Amino acid sequence: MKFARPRGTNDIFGEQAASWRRVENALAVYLRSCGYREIRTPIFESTELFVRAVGEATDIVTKEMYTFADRKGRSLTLRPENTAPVMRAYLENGLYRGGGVARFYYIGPMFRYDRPQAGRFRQFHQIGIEALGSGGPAIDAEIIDVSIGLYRVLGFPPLEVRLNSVGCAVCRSKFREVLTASLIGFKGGLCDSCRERMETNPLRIFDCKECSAVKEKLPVITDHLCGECSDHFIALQGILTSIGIRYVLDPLLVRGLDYYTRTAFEILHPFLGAQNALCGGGRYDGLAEDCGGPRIPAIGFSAGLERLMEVLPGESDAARHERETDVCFAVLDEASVARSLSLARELRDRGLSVVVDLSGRTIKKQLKGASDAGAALAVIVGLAELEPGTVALKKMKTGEQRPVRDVALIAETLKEMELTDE
RNA sequence: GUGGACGUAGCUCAGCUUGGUAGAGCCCUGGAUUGUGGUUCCAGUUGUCGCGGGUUCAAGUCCCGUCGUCCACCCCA
Repeated sequence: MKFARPRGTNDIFGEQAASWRRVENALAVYLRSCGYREIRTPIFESTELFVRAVGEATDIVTKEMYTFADRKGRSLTLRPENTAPVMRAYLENGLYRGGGVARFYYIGPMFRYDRPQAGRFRQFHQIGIEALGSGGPAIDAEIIDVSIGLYRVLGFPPLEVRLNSVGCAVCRSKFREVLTASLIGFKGGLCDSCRERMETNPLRIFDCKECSAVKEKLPVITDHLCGECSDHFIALQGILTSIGIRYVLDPLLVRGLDYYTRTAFEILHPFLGAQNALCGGGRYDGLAEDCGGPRIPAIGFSAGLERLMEVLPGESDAARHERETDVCFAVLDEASVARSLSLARELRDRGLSVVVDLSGRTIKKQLKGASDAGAALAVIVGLAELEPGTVALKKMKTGEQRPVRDVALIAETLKEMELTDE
C-alpha cells in the first residue's frame, strides 16, 4: 500500500461511524435543549489568534500547532482548540451587542502535533460550549451542570467532577511569589524538570507525578485567592451543592491554557488510562480583552469525542440494529438498469433506503449482498421467465418471492415493509 | 522530544528462542444448488513476512538503521 493515513489520525466508517453520528446527534439535541446554539467557525485561523489567546509559552503554542503559510505568506494554524475561534467570531460579528449571555456549542475536529497515545490523537474531535457575557457564579454552575448532563444523556453512570479555582491575574501573581518562596526550601526534593519549572512556570509543579511528597507540603492557590475570587468560588460551591451536584475539590488542578481564570474543572473517567479527562473547562474572563474586544467575562468547556466513544456505555439494541438498507435491487442484465434506477427513486421518495446493485455480479452474489446489507426486501429485475414490466419481490427473511407489476411495486413494497416492521 | 513492546494473507494471529522451500481461523472464489442470499458440506486463492542495509551457503527468524502502530513519560480533551 502506497499511502497510509497521517500519524495520529483515524478513519471512521461502518458501524463505528453510525455510532458517532448517533452520539453527535444526541448531544446536539441535548445542548439545544439547554439553550446553546451551534456556531461553526473555520478549521484554520490566523496563527496570532492562538498565540495571543492560548499563551505564547504554553505547550500548545510552542510545540503542538499545525502552522503553515498560505500562498500570500499569511501565517495560518489548524485550530488546536475552539474557545479562541468562538471568541474571535463573537467579537468580530458584534454578537455581544444584544447584551445578556450568548450561549454557543460547537463540534468538530481539532489538531495538535503530539505523540499519539491512548486517547490522544493529532486530529481529534471536541464538542464544547461557551457562555459569554456573565461573570457570576451561577453561569459557572450551569456550565458544569450541562457538562455532567452530556454524559448522563448517553447513559454514563455518575462521573467524578474535579473542581478548583485558579484565581485571577492578581491573585495568581501573588500566589506565584508565595509558591516560589516556599519551593526554595524543598528544592533538594524536586526532580530535575520541576527545578526548571520553578523558574518558568512554578504552578506546573502541581502536575508532576514524581514530586508528590513535596506537593503535599506546598501552599495551594485556593488559600491565596483575592477577596473577589474567593467569594466567587465559595458562591459557586454553594450553588452546586444546592442543585445536587457532587464534586471533588482538587487544589492541584491546573489548566494548560493561559486564558483560564477562576473556575477550572474536569470530568474524569476511571477506565481511560493515562489520558483520563473526558472533559475540561473553565472561566476565561480576560480573553475578550486579550483579543482586542471589550471586557467580557465568559466560561466554557470542551469534551473529547474519541475518549467519550472509547468508554461509551452499550447502545440500545434498537439503535444498533436500526436497518441501514430497506430494499436492495438485484439487476440481472444491462437492459434492466435504467428501469431499476427509476423504480428505486420512487421508493426513495417514499422514505425508504434503497440500494441498486450496479456491480453486474451474478444474482447469487447480488442476493448475498442484499442479505449482508440487512435488507428486508429484494427486488429482482430482469428475470426472463416474468412478463415484461414485472419484477420479483422477495422477502429476505422467509425467502418467499412473487411477481409484481412495476406499476404496483411501490404499494406492494410499502405494504411488505409495514408487515416486516411489526 | 524521551523510553518500552510490537509490525507475517483483506481481518485476528501462530511461526522467531535453536536460521533450512510461509501457516491457522475468519473473509473471499468455485462447486454441491446449470440466475436465488442466510445454515451445511467439498475444493481453491490468500503474501514485497513494514521498508532499507548487514551477517550467512541460506534470513520471516540474527544484527544495524528507518518508518509505522500501541503503551507510558510529557501534555491535555
